[in-house]
Amino acid sequence: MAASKVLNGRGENVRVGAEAAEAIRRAAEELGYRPNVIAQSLRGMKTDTIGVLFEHFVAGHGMPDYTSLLLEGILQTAFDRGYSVTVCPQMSRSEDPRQIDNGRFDGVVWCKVVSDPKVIAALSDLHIPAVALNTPPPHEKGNVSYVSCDNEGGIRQAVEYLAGMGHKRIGFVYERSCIDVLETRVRMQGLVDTCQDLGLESHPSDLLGWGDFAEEFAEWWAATPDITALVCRSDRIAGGILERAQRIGVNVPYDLSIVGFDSSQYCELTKPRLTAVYQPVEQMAARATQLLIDRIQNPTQETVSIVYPCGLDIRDTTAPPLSQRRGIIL
Amino acid sequence: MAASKVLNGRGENVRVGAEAAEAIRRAAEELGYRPNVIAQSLRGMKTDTIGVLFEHFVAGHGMPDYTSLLLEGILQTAFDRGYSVTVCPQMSRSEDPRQIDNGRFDGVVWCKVVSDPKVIAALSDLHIPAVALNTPPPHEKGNVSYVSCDNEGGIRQAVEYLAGMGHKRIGFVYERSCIDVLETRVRMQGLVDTCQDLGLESHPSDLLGWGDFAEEFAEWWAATPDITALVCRSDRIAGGILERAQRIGVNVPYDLSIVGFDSSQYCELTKPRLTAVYQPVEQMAARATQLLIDRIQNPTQETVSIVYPCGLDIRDTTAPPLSQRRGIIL
DNA sequence: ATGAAAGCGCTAACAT
DNA sequence: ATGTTAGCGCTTTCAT
Repeated sequence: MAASKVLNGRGENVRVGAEAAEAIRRAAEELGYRPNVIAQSLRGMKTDTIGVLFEHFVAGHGMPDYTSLLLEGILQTAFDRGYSVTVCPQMSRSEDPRQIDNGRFDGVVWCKVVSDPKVIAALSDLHIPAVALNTPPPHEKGNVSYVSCDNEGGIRQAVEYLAGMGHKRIGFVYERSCIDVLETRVRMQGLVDTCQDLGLESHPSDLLGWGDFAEEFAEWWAATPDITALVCRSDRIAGGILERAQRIGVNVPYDLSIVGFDSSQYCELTKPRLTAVYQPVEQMAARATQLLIDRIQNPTQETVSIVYPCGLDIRDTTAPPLSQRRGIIL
Repeated sequence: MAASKVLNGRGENVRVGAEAAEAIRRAAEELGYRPNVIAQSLRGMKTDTIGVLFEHFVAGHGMPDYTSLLLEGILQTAFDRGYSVTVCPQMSRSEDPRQIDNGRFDGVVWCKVVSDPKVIAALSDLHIPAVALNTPPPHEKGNVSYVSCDNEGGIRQAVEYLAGMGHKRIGFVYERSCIDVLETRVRMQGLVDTCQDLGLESHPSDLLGWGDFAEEFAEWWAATPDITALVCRSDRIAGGILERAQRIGVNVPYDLSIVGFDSSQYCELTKPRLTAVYQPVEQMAARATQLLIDRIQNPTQETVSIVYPCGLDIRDTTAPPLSQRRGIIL
């Protein structure tokens, strides 16, 4: 009716007289009328809301900077285009697409997809557009767009840089809780492959899945004299290890080189500043959201896979293995 | 109908035969049926979703740790109780309650409310339960619950501590963009009041609203020889000032003491570690969310105001004003 | 145990 | 320029 036109601007060919319009407005004001978007959504078959699914979102105490940038990229882009963003509770038990794909979202950004086949299946069973963020694209991509960074290339740069400085054996550290995240696996494999290509020693035991890495680091350090550099799955791990290393008297970078991943602002705060593989997190998140909304608004659009190149931000936690402490001299 | 019962568990006195149920399930599977929560919401007059409104959410580049903790507290609690969380685009232009109070949320957490009377009015005009988080409670509280920390007491502790060490004149630094946030004003006033109570000099020009504080700090430092300590509105500002101070050769804490606010993990990362007023951000956020959901589920419940006490986490950026550089000796 | 009806609040389309 | 109708997908209530 006319009210819809006056109050919500709907109705193409509805004309309303000036005094009628005014009456409507006054009545609405008096009654404390609020348009109901739920009804609008039901009617219009769209919600102008996108869902964000996050594996391990609530894992740490105080989200790492990485998550902040990710969210910021998503929120900024979504808001600019008039979409709200809902962060979902269906974290790990999200195997059931019904929990997500139930009409409340026009599309979904799925972050850090785990390698559980159920989850992968759920992802491609979705009836709404979806984009997987920070998830390496699979071979058959189905109805989903992928935005990720060149994890393997990033790790390769780090390893080559370390190897070039004389490191002979390099470890990889990840949060034990993230072992199922595809990204983790790809980075880990990247390290193994690069070591192999460069002719460096590499043992399965050099892939370190730590729960409380501060705790486990000390033990590991005492037990493993020949690893002189650690590449970490995130800046936060790297920072945690750095702190603990210093506390037990390890001289970073000379006793041990440390490389983070993401190269967030966090890396500038530590002393010494953290060398890290860089990925344009916020930009990637923004692009993913763009792609999603584009496809929401034009469903015929094809899905795509975008891989952003990584860089290596060399700061102060990497150096040739100079220390004699571990019996290695450049 | 029977389908509703079988698939969504609704319908109190609906009985369905076993073979019929099975047939329904099979059909649903084949058709790729998904229940539509929007329709459920419309019907049930609830959405199981709470909105989070954030002034200045997307302000910085990489949200401060404070925001992370806040979100984590909200998300965790909401998820535990079966609610989704939507972060809203209506940041600053949120004066219009229609934008929020339009049926899509069962309740709202409104963070860091600004002192604009329009916003305050919008807040209390809401037709749904709301809780203001990190917002000092007003005298007449209307239909809104308030959860905040004892900003004034926190600042008081910091100032008393500094004064006790011999500081005679203490500045307060805040982000210029946050001048309208009530919290900012209360903290600022707390500093002024405490200085007065202690008989310390205090000028309006000691309240420093900086845009690019790294930039403005250097200028200020050169021009203002008699301030020996800065209390900051956030850890991030404090960290920014610390970094810049060190870069231009200021010896923290001896030339200048710095106190942050929040005492997030960030404070442990800087060198030297930041002294800061502590507030239990995550706990406060969780409690706010609790209160909100309680009131959603039982609307007769009264609104309350909860004020958490602050602490002072003394770390390494505060000391007596020892430096002779500024002509002050303890 | 199953079927039918009504309505949550809204809006596109057609009728006046 | 204004009224009417129908239906988005669901669930509560009442009738079979």
